[in-house]
Amino acid sequence: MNNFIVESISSDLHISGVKCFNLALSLDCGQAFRWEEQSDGSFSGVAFGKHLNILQKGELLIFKNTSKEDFESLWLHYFALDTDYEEICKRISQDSYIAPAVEKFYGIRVLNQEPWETLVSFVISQQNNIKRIKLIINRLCTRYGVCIDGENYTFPDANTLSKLSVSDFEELGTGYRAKYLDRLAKGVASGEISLEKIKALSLEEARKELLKIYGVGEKVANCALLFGFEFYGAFPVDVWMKRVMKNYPNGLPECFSGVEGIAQQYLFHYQRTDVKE
DNA sequence: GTCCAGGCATGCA
DNA sequence: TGCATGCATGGA
Repeated sequence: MNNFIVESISSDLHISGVKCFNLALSLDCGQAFRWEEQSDGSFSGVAFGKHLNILQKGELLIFKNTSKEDFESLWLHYFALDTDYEEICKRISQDSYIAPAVEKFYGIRVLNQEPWETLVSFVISQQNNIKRIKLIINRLCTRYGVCIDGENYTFPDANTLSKLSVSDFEELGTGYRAKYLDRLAKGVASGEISLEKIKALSLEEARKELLKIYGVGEKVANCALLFGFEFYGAFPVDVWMKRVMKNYPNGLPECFSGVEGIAQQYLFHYQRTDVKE
């Protein structure tokens, strides 16, 4: 289970005894696009309008300049430290194809990101590569987010983006997705699309609602559901996962039930890094 | 130069 | 309902 210890040391927060957690893999496996590795091996990013620097040393996590309150109300859940990943990994590893993927990339966690940021990010992600997705999102935040501390920017909210034009989005390099982003921002800002309501629905109902959004298809909907709406049963299939699916001609194994999306993250990374054999 | 990337909307059968 | 096609951009 999660028997970690939380200690304040000067202005930092040290979390020790963290099992089944790999920070670098979790932040760099194509689910989040705003974390950058620093020269000391730590990662810096922004979520919930706050800048965070975090460093992992084995089973120790160091949250720089972080209060216990912020850890408990924000980061604990964001990094899924309230979920028993040891148990999940053990369970899905009953499947012989995923077992080496889980072993090789042990500690990848599905983050609990914010719905709006996740939905926008994955609309941008379509027919795009991870490096360029990060570049575009970085431009979006620098240009339209709020500067927190002189160098870090928040992810711009729907209200702010609803005031832009299609060509403003095009200038960010979003290409043909600009019109999708324009309509999405206006829809959420006007209340026509309610992400809170969608989050409260069942997986199937939530997916149905997301699919109504212009520019959101099966793949983007599933990514948003998994990474931003906490539906761990959502199972995104992209070009990489299509290759993986050849190994499951009869559908997904029973041991993935309820955490198909978490299993997917291991399979996706395994396939993408191409380290088999 | 060509191919590809965490796809989707559209038109047509 | 299912399939072919066009679509922006930049790195390999």
